[in-house]
Amino acid sequence: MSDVRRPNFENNITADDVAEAAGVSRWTVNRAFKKDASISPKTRTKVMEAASKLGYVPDLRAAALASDRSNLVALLVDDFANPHKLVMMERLTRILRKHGWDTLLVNTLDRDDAGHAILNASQRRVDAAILIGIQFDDEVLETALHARRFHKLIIFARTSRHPDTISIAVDDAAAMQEIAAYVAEQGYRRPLFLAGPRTYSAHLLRKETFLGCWERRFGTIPEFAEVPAYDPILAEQVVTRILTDRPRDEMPDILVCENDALAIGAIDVIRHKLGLRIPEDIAVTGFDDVPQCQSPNYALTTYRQPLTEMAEYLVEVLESSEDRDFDRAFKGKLVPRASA
Amino acid sequence: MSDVRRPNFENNITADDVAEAAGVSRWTVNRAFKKDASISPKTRTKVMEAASKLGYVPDLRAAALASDRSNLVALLVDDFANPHKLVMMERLTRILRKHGWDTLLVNTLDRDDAGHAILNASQRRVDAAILIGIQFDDEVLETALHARRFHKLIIFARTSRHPDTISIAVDDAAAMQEIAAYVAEQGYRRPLFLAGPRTYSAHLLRKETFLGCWERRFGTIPEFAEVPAYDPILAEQVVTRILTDRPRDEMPDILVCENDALAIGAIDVIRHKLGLRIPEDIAVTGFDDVPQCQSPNYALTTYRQPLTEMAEYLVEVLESSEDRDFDRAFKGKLVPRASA
DNA sequence: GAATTTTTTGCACGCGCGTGCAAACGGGAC
DNA sequence: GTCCCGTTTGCACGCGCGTGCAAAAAATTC
Repeated sequence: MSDVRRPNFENNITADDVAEAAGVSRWTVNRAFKKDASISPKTRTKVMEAASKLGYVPDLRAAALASDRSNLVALLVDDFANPHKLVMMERLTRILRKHGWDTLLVNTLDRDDAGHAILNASQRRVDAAILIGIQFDDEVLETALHARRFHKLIIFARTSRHPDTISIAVDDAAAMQEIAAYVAEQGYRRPLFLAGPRTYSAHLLRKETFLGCWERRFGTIPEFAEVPAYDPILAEQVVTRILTDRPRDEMPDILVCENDALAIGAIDVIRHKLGLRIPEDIAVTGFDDVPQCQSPNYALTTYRQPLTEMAEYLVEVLESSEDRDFDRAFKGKLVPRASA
Repeated sequence: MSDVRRPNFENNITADDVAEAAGVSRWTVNRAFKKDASISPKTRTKVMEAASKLGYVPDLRAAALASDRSNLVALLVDDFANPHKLVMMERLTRILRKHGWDTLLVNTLDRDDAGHAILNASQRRVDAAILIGIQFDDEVLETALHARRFHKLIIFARTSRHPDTISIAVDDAAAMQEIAAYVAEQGYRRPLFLAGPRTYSAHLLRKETFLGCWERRFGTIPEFAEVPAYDPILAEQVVTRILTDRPRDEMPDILVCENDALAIGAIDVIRHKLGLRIPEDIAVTGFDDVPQCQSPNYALTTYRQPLTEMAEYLVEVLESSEDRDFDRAFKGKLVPRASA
């Protein structure tokens, strides 16, 4: 019967202990930790001193259980090959935390797993689920909405027209129109559009918009190709396949890519496998403005989403109890660099 | 009185509801959801059917509160500029989830914030905290251990000798010896070591090891430089500063970088600002084997950590109730490519 | 200083589930 | 049919805190 005293995380200090030490009731202790609770400054300091002496920290599990508000969101991500995800995760967690929200990161392994991932989040009773992956089609969304134990389902940085879903994204159509105009004005005439996976419904409207713009302007529909995921390595393969051994006069003069992940793969191939120069032989544009775009190696002309603003709006949505239509499309900014 | 049917997350279905529907007690319902609980197959299916009919999902908050085991870990990250973090997050969340663990992602904004971040995690009563950032010095660790409401403090992919901390990392010394030997054998004789921030205690031993190896072999201590963060952009600046306008015969013939983030920045500068070729004029090595290393643009000679194995071991540690020394150093693998 | 208003504090009850044990059940041997 | 043993089911109590309101204390007014 080894009754060795376990390290001190065993003796769970609760609000009751602090209450006793401070000579107040337990409720007063918990009030001291609430933001704008009705409590006198004197009592509060007394409580806080006792608390820090005992090493007390409120238990958010119990708080969530009692109040049915957890200040926790689930962030569902599947698309880890895309470097922009890192930027999004940083920005979202930063701003959420600034406002007192914590983030449960759920790796949606693959499409078939999306349902399980959402169920997972449900069991933790998160207040909202934020989807920043790509594998969320209508079927998955239905599952999510059916099993919804969270109050809000937010699709971030991707447009969705699903009625029970909140979409916070950049205005893809406006953005792509701007890019198309820029490409035309710079004198490019044989664009090739490099698109991402097209199987899902809440998708980017970029390809359709670009092709449409171009047709309206020049009367021809540009060539395009699809990459099965937003992964530079897969983009390399696709670009290699479609451009290798192509006669010089059939080469595109610019690759308009659905996002930077694809553009980066494309640039690597054009330069190192096809032996062509950028932008002299083939120009390239991207979308997202990931950090690598600034590097002298890529100097990628791209489009920056106002992520901070979008994340701040997300918090606003989370904290609102209204029942209105929260969908919103933001304007971003074209960032011209040397690649086009 | 708009009696629009609110989404069904209002009527909280609990185990009691399911119990009634299935004609059993609440405890039997919860047992049906436990892995190896003592329950007859017949009852279990009966319960599960009732549960899915009602849309019941167990509440992990309540479970955690009652059992003092949450199957939740906090992942503290501060170093989002390093692309390897994306790889680590993907791998960790994947493998943790495979074993039934959820991940709370905490963005440790800066060094001063580390304490708050840890407190944050404490309040959620996570079972363990995993540190994969850089800004965790002894002071922060002490804070963490003092306020520890979690049972384990794990430093992942970084060696720490702190006694109350569990370090799961690659064997940096062995790895760097291997790299040093490779560099010497390939005939390089004027290495420059590009190191990361040096202010923190749980750091990588790579610089010390490399310099030591080289001195033992050739009797000279190589030049080195430090970059204040593992960020390609900062690496670009440092490399630009130290190599621009340097006479040709004082140039290093190889840059040995503490990790890929630095190596990538270095390559970009060498090629695009200094106008030199890789590896003919200056070779480069990295560490981590981030996905970009494979691209034809970088083709970076680097060292791969056995992340999956490390993550599996992490789970093992999490699930162990022993009280032994869990520290462990793994062997990785040198991956030679064209850059050196 | 008494009466009134305002602020501060205390409390009963419940959130949904786990623990450990006791009671009930079921199937086989005789 | 009875007895025994292993399996399955039920239950009292507690995990730590929030809600809403009532009681107490303090501040204000005349």
